[in-house]
Amino acid sequence: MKPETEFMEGPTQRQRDVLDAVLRLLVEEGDKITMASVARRASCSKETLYKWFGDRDGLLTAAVKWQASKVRVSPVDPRNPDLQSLTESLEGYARDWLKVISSDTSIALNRVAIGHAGTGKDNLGAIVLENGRFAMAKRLKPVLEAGRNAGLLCFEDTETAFRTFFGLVGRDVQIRLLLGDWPGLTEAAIAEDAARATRQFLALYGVGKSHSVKHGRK
Amino acid sequence: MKPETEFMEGPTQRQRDVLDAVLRLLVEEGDKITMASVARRASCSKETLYKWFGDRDGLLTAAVKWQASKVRVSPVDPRNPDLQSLTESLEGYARDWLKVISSDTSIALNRVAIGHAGTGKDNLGAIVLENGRFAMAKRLKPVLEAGRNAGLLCFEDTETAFRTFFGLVGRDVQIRLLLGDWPGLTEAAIAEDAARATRQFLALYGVGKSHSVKHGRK
DNA sequence: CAAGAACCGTAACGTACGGTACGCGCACGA
DNA sequence: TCGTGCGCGTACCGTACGTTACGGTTCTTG
Repeated sequence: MKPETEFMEGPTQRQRDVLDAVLRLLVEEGDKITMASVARRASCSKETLYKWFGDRDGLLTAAVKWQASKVRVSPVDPRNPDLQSLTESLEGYARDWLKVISSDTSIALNRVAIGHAGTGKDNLGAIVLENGRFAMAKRLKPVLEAGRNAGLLCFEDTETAFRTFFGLVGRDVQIRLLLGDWPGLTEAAIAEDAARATRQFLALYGVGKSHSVKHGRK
Repeated sequence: MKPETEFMEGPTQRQRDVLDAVLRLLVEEGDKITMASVARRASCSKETLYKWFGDRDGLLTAAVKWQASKVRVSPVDPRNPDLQSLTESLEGYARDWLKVISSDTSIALNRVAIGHAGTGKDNLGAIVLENGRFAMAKRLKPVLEAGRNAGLLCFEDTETAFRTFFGLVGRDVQIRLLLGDWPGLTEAAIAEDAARATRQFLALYGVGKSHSVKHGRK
């Protein structure tokens, strides 16, 4: 079930190559990839796969973690932002997020994680969530709170504010992509969506000159 | 691949019972349900399953369509709403939607549809999308436009306005549920979320007394 | 009631795939 | 130079499951 050493220092170069092959196959064939197809594509033997990753689930888990470790982005945290830099930060995060969720790899990974979420056999769903939605929250919350400290934003609960931003950015995009629909997210469309979401978020939570919108609980 | 008659008048009572059994099994076991387990649960023979539904995919497709046909809801369309009734309509739709996407059946169905979306073998994804996200749009758009005609809302593109509402209502709920997370949607939480989403939507698109927020394109 | 269809339960078949075993080549250290 | 070990390729095994076939039972219809 488990390899002797759960490579505590990260996978070796060769292992990383194998995991990249898994990711590519996942994009092409989805969850119906077979151990044999992985071995063929990665030019390694099945025995090696089992020695390194334990079993099929271990291989999938390792691939998901490997992908997660690749997408770490720069955690910029503007200390004392003005409205301009806050807006740019939010737009940047929104663009990054839309780019991620519309990428082939993310779609494929989310699909297999969702497929496995029903079985309870592994925790792929938790891993994807941790490195997707929750990682984004961790990155963004300091920005939101900095904006509040600077008197630019007004909210009580950071989590609620973040989730609102998340909804304004993502809308129906992710579910449509996962279900095979194609919302057509070009670079330009992403930029426009990010700008719109940021504008709407600031309209709701911004302490602007012309308006202040209530949004406390009932 | 296809049964002789694609039951043009809808499934018979017995067939509906079988499909209900499929739905129940889908909730319990996800996509790993077997033809044998369905036959056992539904007390029918495998031969009958193949005669009625062609093959495994046909059975799954029929089950998804059957579920879709069950959730048709009342298409209320307030003709000349005031702010009060518009708010209530929006909140009602939001509550319905949250209730649907957090139901066991919806989660299970979305999971199998997403799992199949990678393969291109069938169009489960399209069916789910058509009866989920797109059906909601079709129901809600007349309400939004009635609100605009009554001078309560202001937007250019109905689709864009709808997607904003969709995002404000759903936020991260659906993806978290699909990935096995449990946001804890009680009846009360749903009501509160629906109210908050409606409030935020009206803040963005409402022609209220105290403010008018710009949201046109750049 | 008789004849035939529909359907149930189960056995059987073929295949795909996860997992294992083994032989060979190649690199590296003594 | 000779082990020694890692990893590639491949053959093999067991099982699960989709699909088909068949005998027996119940339901419909004339």
